[in-house]
Amino acid sequence: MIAPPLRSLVRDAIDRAWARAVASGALPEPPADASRPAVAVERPADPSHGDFASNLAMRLARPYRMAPLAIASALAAELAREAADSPEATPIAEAEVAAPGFLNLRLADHTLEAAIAGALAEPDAWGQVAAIRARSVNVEFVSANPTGPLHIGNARGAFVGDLLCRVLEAGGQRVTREYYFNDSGGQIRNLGASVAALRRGEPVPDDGYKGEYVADLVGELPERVWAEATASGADTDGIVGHWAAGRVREGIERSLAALSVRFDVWTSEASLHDEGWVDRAVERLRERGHVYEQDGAIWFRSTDFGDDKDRVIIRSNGEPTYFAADIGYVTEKFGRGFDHLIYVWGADHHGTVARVRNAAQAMGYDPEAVQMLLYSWVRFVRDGVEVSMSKRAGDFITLDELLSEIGVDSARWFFASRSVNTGIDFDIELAKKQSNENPVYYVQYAHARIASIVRKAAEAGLAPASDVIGWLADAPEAALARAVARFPEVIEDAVAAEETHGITAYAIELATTFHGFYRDARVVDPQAPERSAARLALAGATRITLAKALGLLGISAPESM
RNA sequence: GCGCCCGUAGCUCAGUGGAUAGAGCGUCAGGUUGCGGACCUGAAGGUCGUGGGUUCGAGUCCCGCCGGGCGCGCCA
Repeated sequence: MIAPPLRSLVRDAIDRAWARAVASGALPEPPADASRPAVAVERPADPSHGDFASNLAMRLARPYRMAPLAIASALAAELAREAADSPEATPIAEAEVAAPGFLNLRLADHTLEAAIAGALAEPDAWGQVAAIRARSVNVEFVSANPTGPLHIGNARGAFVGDLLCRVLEAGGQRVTREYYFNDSGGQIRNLGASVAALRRGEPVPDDGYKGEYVADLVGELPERVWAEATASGADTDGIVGHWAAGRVREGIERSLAALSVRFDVWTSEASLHDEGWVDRAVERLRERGHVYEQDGAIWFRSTDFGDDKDRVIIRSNGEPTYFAADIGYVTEKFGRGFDHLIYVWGADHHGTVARVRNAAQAMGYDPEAVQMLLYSWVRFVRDGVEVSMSKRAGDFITLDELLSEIGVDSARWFFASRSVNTGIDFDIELAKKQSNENPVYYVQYAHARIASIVRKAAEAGLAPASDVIGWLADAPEAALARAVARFPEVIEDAVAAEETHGITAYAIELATTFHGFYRDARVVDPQAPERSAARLALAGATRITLAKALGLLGISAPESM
């Protein structure tokens, strides 16, 4: 069973108080129209203001034409009455009014006790939130073409996409993780030409691929493939390139697996053409009157949808553009039954966002069902100088190399703790150096420390209690219980915003609170077995919560470190 | 030129229109004859790029300006 976040319980309590205040005549009938404000509660920055605060009275001042403090007083009186008459029925113990009209609320101990007991009784359900959108989503990310191994320029897309999928799943959505690649065409032929040249003992062509991995491919090139490629009349570059692309793709898959990033579906651009998706999409646009011919090319009249110019979909030489494949892919994805498509793109692709959504709309799909998540670009610098990440020039740092230096958990945390639309300067040397100082270790340390305490307790014959009822009177316990009980709200916010940095910030806060608790409250104490049992229970709930937070980010929660 | 994103502590970054703007790292000063010192306590450090506007209230919303990034192909 999913326990609702405390925030929701508090909101409901205020709603009840409001309704009773109206019924008793203390407050007027609320406005029925849009000027009726929704009850909003927040966690105040200053703990002395209580566990929750609401600005409802200030929002009601204008429609009620009353002083905010008077409204707040009426609401507080009803909240206090409920707390006095039926304390078990309300999450709130105290309600205070503060200028200029805040309603400051303090949670009852039984509310916190119930939350802790819930986490301990059903760890799997702890932190789960009600599905906000029960839809089927396709998330396409990374999608680097198989012309070379993934490099650190692909890292952000991989982690951002993976984290997005995890957050969507936490929100109850069905997610398909998709990788789109092009293993035909000029780039692949070029890769093949580079491999073939080295195989013959010739230098790589000027416009070929120069990375070390090309030489590795030559070493792995089977004689059978080479013989086939060099047979008379054979398309040498194409055949070698096709083999090389497959080989590179296997490597990409391994690299991603090392990042704990998995994909459900790999779709090749060629298959979209071969299976007729592109042709059908163009036809669909034509039927709807959004296509015309000019200068021998076929154009999509995107200006009808607000674009500043129309776009070519079939070139005058008969070849479809990349955009044509995009359009075909949209129909192919929707054809598989998805309710929603998300593209995870680098911000440098923002110019194509409107184009693809316009095409979707032109084909009769809801453009709102086509969403692009743009992440800001990462500038790679070394000694303060920007370095280019060029596969063709062979000047890049592979993802595998980066990971061997800084570790998956550290890298995941790095990207999870930053908003997608802030640009990042990534100094490789600095990243290595700072890896040891990554806050992820601070959080993991708290988890390992609790695991150690539990082991120690077991040696002393102490077991955790199943709840902490009656033990939250003291400050260390109360502070830790409050921090743990907030967890479902953090997940709810992360799901709503489709962001993860709230989770990392919370994890640090919870770890900090635990370390303070550890300092002030001795957990393993055979002289006080009942108190030890309660503190072990609280520590256990903390451990579950830390593991859940880390797990949602794909980060390990070690028992020792 | 047009469009999108960004500008918050020395650095890297948080901050659903709310109260005295926060965290990590770094710097400085302290702390353990007890369960993990990868820990804890404290200090210094901010005209939230800038000028207007909206609001009871603006780091947050709107407009201008300054600075930075990116995009504006019958490339992919």
